[in-house]
Parts: sequence; structure tokens; C-alpha cells
Amino acid sequence: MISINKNCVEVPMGMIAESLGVTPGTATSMVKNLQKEKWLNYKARKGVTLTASGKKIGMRMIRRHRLIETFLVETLGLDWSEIHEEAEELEHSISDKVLEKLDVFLGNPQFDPHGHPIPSRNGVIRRLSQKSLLDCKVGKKMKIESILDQRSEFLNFAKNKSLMPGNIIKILKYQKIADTVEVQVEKNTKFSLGFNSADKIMVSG
Amino acid sequence: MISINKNCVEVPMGMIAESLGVTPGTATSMVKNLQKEKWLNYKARKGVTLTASGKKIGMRMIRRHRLIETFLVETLGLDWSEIHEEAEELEHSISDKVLEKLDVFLGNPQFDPHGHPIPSRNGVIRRLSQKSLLDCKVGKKMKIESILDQRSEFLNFAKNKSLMPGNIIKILKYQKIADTVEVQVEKNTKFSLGFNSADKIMVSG
DNA sequence: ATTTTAATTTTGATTAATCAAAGTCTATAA
DNA sequence: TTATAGACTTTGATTAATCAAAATTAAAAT
Repeated sequence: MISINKNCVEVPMGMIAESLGVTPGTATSMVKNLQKEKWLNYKARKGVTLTASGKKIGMRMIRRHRLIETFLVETLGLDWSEIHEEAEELEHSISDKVLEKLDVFLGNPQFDPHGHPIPSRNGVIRRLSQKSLLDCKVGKKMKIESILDQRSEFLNFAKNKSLMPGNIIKILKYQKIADTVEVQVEKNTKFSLGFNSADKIMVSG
Repeated sequence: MISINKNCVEVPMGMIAESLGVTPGTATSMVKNLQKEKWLNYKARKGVTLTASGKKIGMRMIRRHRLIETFLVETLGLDWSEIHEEAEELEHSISDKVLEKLDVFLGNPQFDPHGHPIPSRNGVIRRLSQKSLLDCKVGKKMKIESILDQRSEFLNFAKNKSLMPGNIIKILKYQKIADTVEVQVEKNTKFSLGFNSADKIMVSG
């Protein structure tokens, strides 16, 4: 899934081809079709931005995806590491009617199991924390807001280390040279995270 | 959805084309492809029978369909007249893992909201009642087992008349010449059903 | 036993998705 | 400024789904 671009900067074609698993030529022709259908604007060798209707439908898909993920964890008891792919399938075949019933059944949840905000029916979404573990003062205790990395191996690891939304995390040391952050979650034992991984853990004050 | 043929009699090509909404020629070529993939046997100008693996996958789809229908009514509170089409979509994108969790969540239901038996995980299905309203003795009280007609207008009508699984129905009169059956459900007011409709109401002794 | 009809299959054309490979552009390095 | 590498687009071919219309077959009617 290509995420909706916050700053309305063009998404390059390479990224589109890559994330869809098609050749660059195919991506170009797909994108041209979608432009004909007014879902996006395409500028050759620049990339792609969503139109208003493209953003709207994108938001709707995010809502579907996150509500389904929430259902899979909360109601059916799947693990948070195995829901992304499942939701990816289901989001395309669930109707609006069923989705809204699901929303009510779940009690209008505001966040999915990874801590991501769920857009409202009319496409409004809470601003998500812009601060990752890399943007913290050493020694300060932060609350984990969300986990950006959706890969199931990472999520398994994260769960194992209690890196989950709501938990309190303390940054003990940045080691620039080693590319690691040493942290402690709640009262558990300390451990290290690489910068790349640390940047996927979003936190708040 | 083409239902699985009880007596292993060939399903004619016309029926397949019709229910898939494609031209006869298209049906022929689809069926030839499926034969190559061993899902069915096709004999030109005779029709089609399922292979063992075709039956197996068919059973699995019925299980999926009926569990999803049950979920939509029991958990989300949709009306039984609006679930068939929804389930038709979802049954193709739900994984086995999610389906089995759903089964557990629902408490291993044995029948869907229309009274149809839900095949077990390994494809075993209860024999359904062979007796419709047309096969009853006048005056005898019968229990409604299931409703075969899936069209939503019919299901709305049926619900309105309390023609639902579990209710008791009494046949008051057959009027062969008028092609109608006069019935009474529970203690409600009497009404008439055409033979075609009556034959869609399955009952037991 | 023929003829007719209706169902089915075959044919040939159309459309759409996709890819590999060739061509083009643009930003960066020299 | 020019050359080059890498990103992107275009081209041309391939494959698959589908349809309309023509051809075939089997069954029913005469």
C-alpha cells in the first residue's frame, strides 16, 4: 500500500513500480489510466500526486484497512503481526454498509492495533505524532504512540520487547558511531535499537 | 453461485453461462480452462461435473459463505435479505486463518441465517431437509427448516410473514387449479403462497 | 427418415494488462 | 560545459478474457 503523501510532493514512479511489484513501464501506463479517471495527476518524470477524489478514496481505504485490522485483533484475536496482509485483502471487498456496522460493533475505535489513527467516516484523520525515538532527549520518558514498520518480523520483535502503543519508553543513550539507541521499556531490561528501527517507533512527550 | 450438484448429474453449459452472466462461448472456454486445472470434468454438449478437488473447494466456499452470512447477521446486525451479496464478495478474500477464528468467535454455528447447514472445516455437511411446503399433508403442523430463495425481495416478504427457520407452519389448503397453498405461520393470519414460492420453503415433520 | 429448433461450440476480432528492451530525459559528476 | 548514469517512458510483442456471429450437434417434431 502506498501511503498518502502528507506534503503533496510528487511520488516518484520508481516507488510506485516497486511497491506494486510491476515493471516501471507498467507503472507508467497504470498511472496514465488513473489520471484519465481523475484519481491522480501525473507529470512525466516528476511523479504523481493525488487529486481531491484520489485523496478521498485513499482515506476511505485507510479507514477500511485500520478498522479491519482492529477487528482482527480485538474481536478475532489474531496477532498484530499477521493482520496487515489479511486486511489488505479484505479492504477491497468489504462494503460501506458492512464497514459502518463494524465500526459501531467495535465502539468507534480511534486507533488501530499499531497505534495509527483511524480516519472518520468523512475522511478526517487525527494528526499523528511527528516525533520518533530519534527525536528524544536522553533520559526523558516518552509514551509510545505507534509503530510504523508493518513487517511481521519487526512486529514480533517489537511485541517481544514490549514496544507497543501506550507503553513508556526511556532513551538511555544515543551511540551515533554505532548507529544505535539504548532504551528501556517500562521496567523491562534494557536493549538496543538501530537508528532505522528506532525511527519507526513514534512517541509523544 | 452455482450450487454443488447433489446427484453428480452434469450441469448444462447454458446454466453456467446464465448464472455467470457471460455468453455461452465464454462459458465454454472458462470451463475448458477449469478442466485443465482439474477442478471439473467437461463433456462437450453434455455439461460439467465437479472433480473431487472441485467438490472440496466448493464445499469450502459454501462454508465461507455461510459463516460470513452468520457473522453479518448475528454480530453486525444486518438483515438477512442483504447478506447474500455481501458474503459473495467477502468469501473470496477471507483467509482460512481468519475464517477459523470467526468460526470460533461465532461459537461454531451449525446453520446460517437462512437455515442452511454450514459444512465443517473438513467439508462434511449435514443433509438438508428434502421436504418443501409442497410435500406436506394438509392440516399438519411443520417446522420451517430453511429458505432456499436468496433474492432479497423474497426474503423481505418471508420475514414479513414470519417465514423463518424454527417457526411452525400449518398447511391449510392446496388449490392446485389456482397454483397456491394457503398457510398459517405460528398464530399469525393466514395467507397464500404460489407453488413456486412454497417449494422454496423447506420444512420438517 | 427428414426437418427444424435450440443448445452448444468454434472462430476471429477486440480489448486490456503486462513485460522486455530500446529510447529519452535530467541531474550530477567530471 | 559536456558526459554519463540512473530514472523514466515508449514501443512492440505476448497473453488472456471476452464477445458476436457462424458453424455444429443433438433432440424434438413432423
